[in-house]
Amino acid sequence: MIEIMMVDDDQDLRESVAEVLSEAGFAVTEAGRGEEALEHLAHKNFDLILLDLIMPGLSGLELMGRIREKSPRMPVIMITAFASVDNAVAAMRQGASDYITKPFRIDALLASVGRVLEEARFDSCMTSLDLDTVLSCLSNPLRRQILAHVEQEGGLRFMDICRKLELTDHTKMNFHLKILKEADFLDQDDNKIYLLTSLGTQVLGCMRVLMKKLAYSTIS
Amino acid sequence: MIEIMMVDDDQDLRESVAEVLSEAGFAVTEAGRGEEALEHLAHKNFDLILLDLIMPGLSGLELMGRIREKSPRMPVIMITAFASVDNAVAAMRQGASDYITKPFRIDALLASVGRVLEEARFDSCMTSLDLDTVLSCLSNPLRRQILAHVEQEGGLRFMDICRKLELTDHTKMNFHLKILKEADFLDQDDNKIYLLTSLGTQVLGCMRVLMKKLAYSTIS
DNA sequence: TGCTTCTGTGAATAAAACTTCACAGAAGCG
DNA sequence: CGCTTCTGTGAAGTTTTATTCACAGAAGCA
Repeated sequence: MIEIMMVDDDQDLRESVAEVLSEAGFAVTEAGRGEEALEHLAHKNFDLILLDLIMPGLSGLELMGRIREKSPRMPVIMITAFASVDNAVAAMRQGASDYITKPFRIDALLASVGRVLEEARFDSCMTSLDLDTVLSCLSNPLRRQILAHVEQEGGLRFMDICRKLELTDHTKMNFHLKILKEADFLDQDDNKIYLLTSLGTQVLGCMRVLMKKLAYSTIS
Repeated sequence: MIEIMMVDDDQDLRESVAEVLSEAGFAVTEAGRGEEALEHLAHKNFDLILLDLIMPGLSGLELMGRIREKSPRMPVIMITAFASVDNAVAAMRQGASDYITKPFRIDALLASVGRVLEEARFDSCMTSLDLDTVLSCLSNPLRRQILAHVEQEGGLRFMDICRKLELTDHTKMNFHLKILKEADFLDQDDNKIYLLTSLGTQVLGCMRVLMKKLAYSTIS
């Protein structure tokens, strides 16, 4: 069950959003104040936090700072009645995953929640995924480039990949392609075109998230 | 000399900004269209790009996408006449470093440029943020265990770690500790106790997310 | 058909990562 | 002090990973 916390001082809004999210299959915890939110955070693990920017007591931005201390990578969607560009930029700079202005359509909120959770998500069919294989496979920059190019082009033939990476020695390429195939990141279709497997796609997604998190960690 | 590219279809604005930046000691390259900007990018390395959001031909967002393909970490400041929250959020989600609305005060622009460059400088001096190092460091299960134990105990001495991992050969441990130290995941305090650095903590956090999702997927 | 490019394999070699060994100063303790 | 444990270094050796080389069938094309 995915755990979401909704922090807003407006009780009506809070409850109606909580209801919609519950209907959508999420477990929702409500908080009317920043201090209350921190309290919840200490006792429970959340997958996503919805945060009102302007609240009495701790403001949304301040609260986000506190959340970042404890959970630097917690996905946060910022919500506000005042659609200020400065606020939006400040929130995003602090690492908010998205920014929504009131009044908002409930489907827009759900879309945002879905997208953010998707970004934060590391796959659901990773049963074959053993950490050693994945990490050692990804630890080679050439292989990462191969994956990136194949993803970007949606599918490439052997020689296309060689040329893209400006690799004259095709056997070297073959060596790495073999590893990627054995790790089940890549596969070939009937026309011998190399395609990402679903695992490959998901792992690439993870990588992107990792890079983003790492980049974020330097700023904070 | 710091290289900045200014991309804007408004020639007057472009030139006046270029002049100000030149006076401030930057080397400025101008581009009136997205295609031209890509051309410049192919032949020169920039430290920062100023990008008009709305231009004929390639839009600022599209152009940023193209820039990201080639230079995923390139700092980009987005500039626009239309102060829309949606645009701002979209730009920041795509990884813009800052977002400025026209008309802007020139000192505000300079402030933004200075701040973004500062962030980028900090970023590039964190060598261990390099994905190669991080991933190859993590690809060794023993090193992951070391990190996990140090985090769990909040700090351990050399022999503590050896015993925890039931490693009789201490030089082997030393080898891996050295790598972790060089990658800036671990450090030693005055009492020679090994502690996680902030980077180490962050990276472990990422790992935990990965493991959690793994466990999640096996259950469901 | 003959020629070229594409795709691939397996063995040999080089390079990197890892482990083990030999040794040594520092710290603690009787 | 003498003895032991802790912490560490550097070099030698082993294993794993990566690259290069030699060769070959399949596909495309003049």
